[in-house]
Amino acid sequence: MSAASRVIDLTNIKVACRECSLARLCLPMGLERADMDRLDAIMSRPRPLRRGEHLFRAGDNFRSLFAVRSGSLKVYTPCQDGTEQVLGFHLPGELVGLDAIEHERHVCSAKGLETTTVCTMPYERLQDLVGDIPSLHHHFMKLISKELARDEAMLLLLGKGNAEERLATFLLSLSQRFRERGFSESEFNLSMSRHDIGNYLGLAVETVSRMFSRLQDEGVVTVHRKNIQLHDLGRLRAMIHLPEPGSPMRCG
Amino acid sequence: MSAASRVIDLTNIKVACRECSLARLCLPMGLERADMDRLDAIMSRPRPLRRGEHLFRAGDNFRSLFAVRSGSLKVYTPCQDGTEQVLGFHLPGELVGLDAIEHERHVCSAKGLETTTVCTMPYERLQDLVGDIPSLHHHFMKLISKELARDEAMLLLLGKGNAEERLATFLLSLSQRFRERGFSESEFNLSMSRHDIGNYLGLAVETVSRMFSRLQDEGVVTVHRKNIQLHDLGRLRAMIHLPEPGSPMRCG
DNA sequence: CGCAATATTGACCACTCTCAATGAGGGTGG
DNA sequence: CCACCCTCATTGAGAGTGGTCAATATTGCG
Repeated sequence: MSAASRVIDLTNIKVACRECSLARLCLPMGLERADMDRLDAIMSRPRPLRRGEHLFRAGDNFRSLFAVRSGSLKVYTPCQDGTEQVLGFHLPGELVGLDAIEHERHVCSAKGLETTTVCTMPYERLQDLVGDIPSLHHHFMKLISKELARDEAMLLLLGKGNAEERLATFLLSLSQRFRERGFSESEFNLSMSRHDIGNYLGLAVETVSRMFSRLQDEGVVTVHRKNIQLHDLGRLRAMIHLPEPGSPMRCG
Repeated sequence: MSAASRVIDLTNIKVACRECSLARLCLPMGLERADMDRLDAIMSRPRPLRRGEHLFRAGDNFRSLFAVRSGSLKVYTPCQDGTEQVLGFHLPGELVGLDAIEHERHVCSAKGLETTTVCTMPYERLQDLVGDIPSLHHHFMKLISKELARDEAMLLLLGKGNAEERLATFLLSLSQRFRERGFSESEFNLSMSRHDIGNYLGLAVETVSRMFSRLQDEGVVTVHRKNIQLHDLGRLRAMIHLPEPGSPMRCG
């Protein structure tokens, strides 16, 4: 009970939000503490998303940007034939919904891969705040620019990489993001299914499975269902002849 | 001679810039005429790029955004092995360089596919202007959001589409963009090589060639070197089981 | 406990890549 | 003006990566 009440205690959530999400979003970008507080003030914290629950769906009106606080999200485009294209997985501190600004309508869907909490940032109030805090404009341009660079790295991966390179890149990307968040870079649990991984990487589920098995046979990783252990980050990196995702310089 | 002098006449270029590039960028976004003029005032027009000449290279410091005025650009990531990944082709009215904002450094290169003119928009002065014209913030967020949605449509194409779907989507995208610019939607000249097309679509040059031949055999298009005639847009669209690029709604 | 969903593994096949040869333009220099 | 060269494009043949189909674990959940 005390654990449960701690989860819904607003003060704690507010602190958690600032520490976990806001700080991660804002501090590296050089936003000042006072401005962070003003940004924090316009945010709301809806109840946590359960696994499989949608944060928004393609076609929904765009009202807010979202920052993941805990858990993880899958962002995907639903296709006509009932299938979907996974566009990305979002970890705490990452911003979601930026692609909806153009048409003021979400063009993709976002659902929780596990129990997930987010901060809701009403876009209109964000706009007002930008008028008061000029640096905020550049700040958000940076955030959205980062998404753009991320997608471009993904285009490179899908355009040039084979199955092994795709999976290795995926694992290294997760590893790096977990490390940045203070978790182990060499052991973590996947919150997404093999199906989602394959979909994201443009591969069949079976190919993902086979690649996991091959990497395990080579002693580079140990895979047991969702649990992944990376034994040799160097060898994993060596498998990638493409620039690593998120690396600032991607030229040779 | 009169033709040559017309090209370098600043007044005409200014008019051309406003009409061709600025208006296309700004008017659909709801920017007011007066603000457009202020935006126009901070722009400069460097000399035209020759075919193959770079507008910027990966690693260059980021100073400005660029809007294509005439001609076309190829944006690509140089890879370690000397190859490149083409990320997109940009036609008049399209903005380039947005992915450089995050690191204040260009992460990809842009070169002219033909003689190409651009508007240069110094980012710092743009920042200042955003302080004066609040609506400009939303305006640029929209533009960059559009790029994001474009890249996501491309991820879908590369993740799910076969060679035929990729080429058909590419042709329809060009067709639509030419139509929007007042040119024929059913006949146009490609400014990029087969090699660039294949690279962009994640296909070998030979596959692109074979697909062109197949589409021609089926009577859907006529291809003669750079010249493309689309005889049956409907049939071309029917080849795509994926959402069309740029379509506002991409869910089924 | 049993059903359903997820994951793994194998066999086969198709799409696309690679390699190779030929053909078509476009530019340069004689 | 033509011959030559070089790049680009097309076409064919063979090979390989990854997709599809199918069967069999394994796990999670009601």
